[in-house]
Amino acid sequence: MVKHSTKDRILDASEVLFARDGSRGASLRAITQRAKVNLAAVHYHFGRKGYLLEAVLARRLLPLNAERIRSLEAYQQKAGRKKVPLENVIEAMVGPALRLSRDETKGGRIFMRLLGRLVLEPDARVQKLLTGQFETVLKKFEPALKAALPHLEPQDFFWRLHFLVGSMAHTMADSERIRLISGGICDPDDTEGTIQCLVTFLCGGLRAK
Amino acid sequence: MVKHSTKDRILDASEVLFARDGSRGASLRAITQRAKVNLAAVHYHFGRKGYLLEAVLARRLLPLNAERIRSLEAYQQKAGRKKVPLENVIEAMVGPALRLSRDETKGGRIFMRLLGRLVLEPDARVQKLLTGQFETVLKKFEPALKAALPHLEPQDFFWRLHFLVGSMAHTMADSERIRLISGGICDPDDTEGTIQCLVTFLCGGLRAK
DNA sequence: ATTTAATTCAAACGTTTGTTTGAAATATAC
DNA sequence: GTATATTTCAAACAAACGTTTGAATTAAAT
Repeated sequence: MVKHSTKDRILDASEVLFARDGSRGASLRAITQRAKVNLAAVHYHFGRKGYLLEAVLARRLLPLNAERIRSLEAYQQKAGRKKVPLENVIEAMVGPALRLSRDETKGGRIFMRLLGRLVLEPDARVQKLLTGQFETVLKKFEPALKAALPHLEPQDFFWRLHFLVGSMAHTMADSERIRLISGGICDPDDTEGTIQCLVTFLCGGLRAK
Repeated sequence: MVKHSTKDRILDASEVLFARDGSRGASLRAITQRAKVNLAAVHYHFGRKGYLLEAVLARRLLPLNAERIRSLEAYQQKAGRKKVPLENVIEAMVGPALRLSRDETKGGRIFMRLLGRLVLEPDARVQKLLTGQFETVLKKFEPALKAALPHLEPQDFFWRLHFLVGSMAHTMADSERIRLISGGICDPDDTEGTIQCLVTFLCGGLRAK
């Protein structure tokens, strides 16, 4: 039994309650109660509720995006002088995210639901953090993507990237609905199967003429 | 100058503020102030804050889904005995939604942002309303979709439907981000262009082998 | 014109919210 | 072991919240 620090216990509880009740709906009292921590500890360690939310985000998001870039670079090394196949670029983009979204030891489903909710929240600081992270990733992926899709005009390129993000985000954020609407045929817990299915779909859409 | 009823003014103001600040973040005081209406009018006309939210949703959602089904039926009539082309099925699905999302006289962007936020909110009554509406539409579209995609196994079929919903929802809910990440190359205000681009992408993904 | 119903209004209700405070407790350094 | 940070704690703060109330006003019906 590992003992978690006060800070970590607050982060864990916040992640769950922010995801379930929203950043406004989750009260600091509910969070500190769940974390078995004094109410004032939040302000001692994080200063404000808003800073706590940012800390919850950053804890998962920074490693995730680092992993995406690492994965792309591995594929690039493997390809050598040749260009990286589209399937690999897409896998490097959505694979790490989807694996994280199914890894319960790292927040998993819960964090992804939170992320999905925050994307549409107009909080300026959260937006800055999210788009900043996204742009970092995009900068790294854009050349490889364009190389793998040489026939696409710039306009179509960005639109399809946008659609890709939508499919990916929806799949990460809402993992149980698919079980429901498919009548149990689809299993969101089959992480690698889901990834393969998503990669196939996305490559098909990206390559459409 | 048309005079709007108190009820409509409350609905209009709620739509804007629920979308901007979330269902919890938008206060009845802010809503009634924007609607130039007394605070108690909300409870007189809608009973509770939660019922107001449902009314805001239903006002746009019911006509939207009726229009989707009408559009599909028009394509079916046009096809006669032959099966409806995939492009037409998808257009009937995403076209009306995207046109609504760009029609500012009917809430447009604002309503879609609200819808996007509510999808991940666990409020039981809202969820029931949303999934109920979605299932109504799905029931109508499923046969036509399956007919247009006869080679797809059931598992892939539902997964790709899921991806489709993600792309569509993301495109409807977040119309300005694409302008930003594309550096102004993509114009979300070009509704029909966006629809065509989305339909092409989705058909490509759905048909991928 | 009088009665009845529908609607609007200002004021107040009890809760819950994020945040602050200053003392108590604990860990760290010398 | 004493001194010095660091961390925890219970209690309180004002502000904002959804909701209720009962009287005032307006509209509809007779």
